[in-house]
This record gives sequence, C-alpha cells and structure tokens, in this order.
Amino acid sequence: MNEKNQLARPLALPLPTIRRYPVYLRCINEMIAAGETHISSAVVAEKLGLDSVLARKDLAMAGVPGKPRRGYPARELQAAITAALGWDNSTDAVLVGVGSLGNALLGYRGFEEQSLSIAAAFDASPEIVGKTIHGVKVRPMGDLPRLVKRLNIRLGILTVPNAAGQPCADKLVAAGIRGIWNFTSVRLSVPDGVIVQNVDLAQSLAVLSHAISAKR
Amino acid sequence: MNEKNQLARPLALPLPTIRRYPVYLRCINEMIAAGETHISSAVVAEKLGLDSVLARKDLAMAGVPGKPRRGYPARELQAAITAALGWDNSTDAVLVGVGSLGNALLGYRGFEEQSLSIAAAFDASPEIVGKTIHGVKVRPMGDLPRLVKRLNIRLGILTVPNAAGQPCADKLVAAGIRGIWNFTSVRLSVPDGVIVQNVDLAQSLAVLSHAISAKR
DNA sequence: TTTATATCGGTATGTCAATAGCGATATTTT
DNA sequence: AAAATATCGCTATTGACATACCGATATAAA
Repeated sequence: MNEKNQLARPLALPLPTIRRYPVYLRCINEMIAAGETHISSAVVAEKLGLDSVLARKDLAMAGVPGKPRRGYPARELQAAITAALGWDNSTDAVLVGVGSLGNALLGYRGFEEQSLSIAAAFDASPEIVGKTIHGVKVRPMGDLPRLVKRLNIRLGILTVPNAAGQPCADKLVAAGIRGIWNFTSVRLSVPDGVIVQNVDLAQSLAVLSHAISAKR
Repeated sequence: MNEKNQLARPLALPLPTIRRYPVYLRCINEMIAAGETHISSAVVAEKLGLDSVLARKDLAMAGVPGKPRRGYPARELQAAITAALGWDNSTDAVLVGVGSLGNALLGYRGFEEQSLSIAAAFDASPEIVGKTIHGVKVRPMGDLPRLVKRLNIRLGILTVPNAAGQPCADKLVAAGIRGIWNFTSVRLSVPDGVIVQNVDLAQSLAVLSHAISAKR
C-alpha cells in the first residue's frame, strides 16, 4: 500500500490543465495584488466562469496542499504554478522573421509575465538586417547558429512567410533549438525531441466562422 | 428506418474536425493546383503527418461521397469544406484596438484565403484616429455602433489592452456583433448567442515552455 | 472475363478529460 | 466546548474523440 501522508502529484500534468494555468495565474496575481493571502478554488472558478470542480482539480495538481475553509496559500500556489510552466527562470528566445507579425511580437510587452525575453532577431532580407526594432538588433540568418549556441538558447519563434517555414525550422533545429513556437501555417517536420507549438490563426478563426455561419 | 441512399452527414461537426479543416483545405488547394482531380485521404494524411483513419473520417464528414480507389472529387470536396467553415461567402469584420497587434492583423494578407476582410478599424486614442493603416481608416469608438449596424457586420476582432477588453466587448455586443475574436488575455463575459474565440498567446506558450523545462 | 487491390464507409473499442458525488477536516460561530 | 459550514481531496461515472477493425465496392491488372 501507499503512504498517503504526502500529496500525490502526478508526474505528467494533463495538457488542458497546462493550457489553463496561465489563466489561473493571472487571476491569482490579481488576488494577491488585492491583498488575499489564500486562494479558494470556488472563488477562482467564479471569477473565471469555470466549473468549480475543474478549478479545484487543476489547482490541486500544482501539488500545494490547501486547507479547508481557507483555500490554497496564495504565494505558494503562485510559485508552484509558475514553476510548473517553467516561468520561474528567465528564458531567452530567438525570433526568426521580422515581418509585420515578428515586429508586433518584438514590441509585445506581455512576455515579461512569462519570463520570456527575445534575445535576438534574424531576417533574410538585407533591407531589414541591421535595423533595431523595439530595442532588438536584426541580424543576418548566417549569425543564427553561432549566437544560439553561445547564448545556449532553447526556444525559437518562427514568424517567416510559409515558404520559408521548413527551411528556417531546419536551421533552428541544426543550431540546437529544443522548441519552436510556429506562427506559420506550415506543418513543420522536426526530429524527435524538438517540440513544436503551432499558432495557426486560420484554425482559430475556423471555429468562429463556422459557428457564426452555421447558426444563421 | 432510415433511407441509406443519402450520405448521413451529422448535424454538428466535431470541434477538432473543424479546427483541422483549414489544414486540410490548404493541402487540397495545393493538390488541385498541382493538377489532381481526386483527393485520397491516405495521401492527405501522409502529407500532413496525420493518422490515415483520422483524415478519412474528417474528409468524410464534409458530406461528399468518395469513390474507392480514386478518392474524393477534388473541387467538390474543396467546396464542401470551404462552405462548412463559412468561408464561401465574404465576411466583413471590424477591428477594435490598433496597437502593434492590431496593426499587424490589418497588414496580414492571409485573410483573403478565409474570405475575411476587415471593413473598419476603431481606436480610443485620438493620436491614432484618422490615420490610415494598410488602407483602412482608423475611426473613433463612437462611430462603432452606427457603422456595424449599417454594414451588418457580425464579426469583431478585439486587439485592445487587457483593461479595455471587457468594455470594448460590451460595445461590440451592444452594436449587434455575433462573434468576437478575442486577442486579449481577458476572459470575456458575453450574453448567450454571442461566440467568443480566444487567441491567448500565453496559453500557447505555456505548453511549449512547460515541455521544454520539464524534459531537462 | 476474372482476380487483385486500394480506398471508402460503418461499427466497435480504448483512452482521456470533464463532471458528479461523497467523505474528511479545519475554521468559524454559537 | 459543541455544532455548523465551507472547502479540500478522492473515487466513480459520463461523454467525446481517436484508434482499430472489417465489410463493400469501384478500378486496375492479369
């Protein structure tokens, strides 16, 4: 039999739970800023419009023991979720493709919350290389391998045109990148061990436009 | 009993299927451009790196009968999926919040593929109002209700700072919008009948950063 | 003409996550 | 000190989707 004193935290968190963690985290941050010392799953669920059981299970997954009638200790819960997301340590990333979207991401201030900082940007176009966008200097693609290795960067942000998607992904992989945040519509093929997270606006829009056109 | 001559298309398509449709559609378009007249689910699955059964089921959901040993008729399948997504008729949308992200979306050329055109843009800041960004004139928020009603616009794109998210969503709803494409991190509360599709970069990044930090 | 085969279409099974229900317990109230 | 209650934490059920399997059929090959 198992000792039941210790809280059993599963080795792998459910993917949907991980996706919801940023939402919880923002809510918890607000509550801490408002002076709360304890976080009740019921209150969080109410604020976010989620089922109370779902919120309780998600928060319990963080591994911090809560107390009946009080909730979870706020700072500990915050720290646990932040750690689960890997946002407790600053992460450097490189951005490839300084078009309009890459430009917007370079200017996005919200990444600080996720401890993400774009350490360098690259582009193939000679007209853009050399310019400084939102404080980041745009470098030629040739500099990518050396810089990624020197700074030990593990995350690449891919914001190039579709045609350049796979070739640039290959370059990132060859340079030693571990994860690619893919903003192109191309289905990247990468070796095992490299993680790709797709942000396909068309997929997101599909759900919305289908629903709107279907309900008429 | 049921007549079985007609292909039974389910009234509601599974959400994951809808999300995959844009991916299939791009693949089908390429194959048509390459001169194919028939689309085999096995070939599509191979190209996209999906399970062949999954692709077959998804394509079958479109309601177009396929032929053994040939596949689905290319143009008909293309038309059916396009219609299922509501991309067969041009859809006008309004964009609220012309910051860096709103700017990038206004300049994004890929929306034509989805028959989406941004008919008008709005912003609260007097410095931006009146300017023309990528061919679209930025109007003051006060003009929103009248213009949405006059052009009978059903889709709103929300790219304002988090603090303005809910108020602006309320204005869109009051103007008669049916769906909101929400790029803020705020969980919007809207009345029944209005659909919200969230594009939360933090949620997407969460999966990636968790995986990268966990596997070390 | 006959045989072989690729692909479709439906049914059954398995897996994962969301929901529901219930007991345990610490805090608050009386 | 005793009773009431809110909240946690566990287990079971439900439901949806992905996967596996199998029969039907039109095309291609022999």
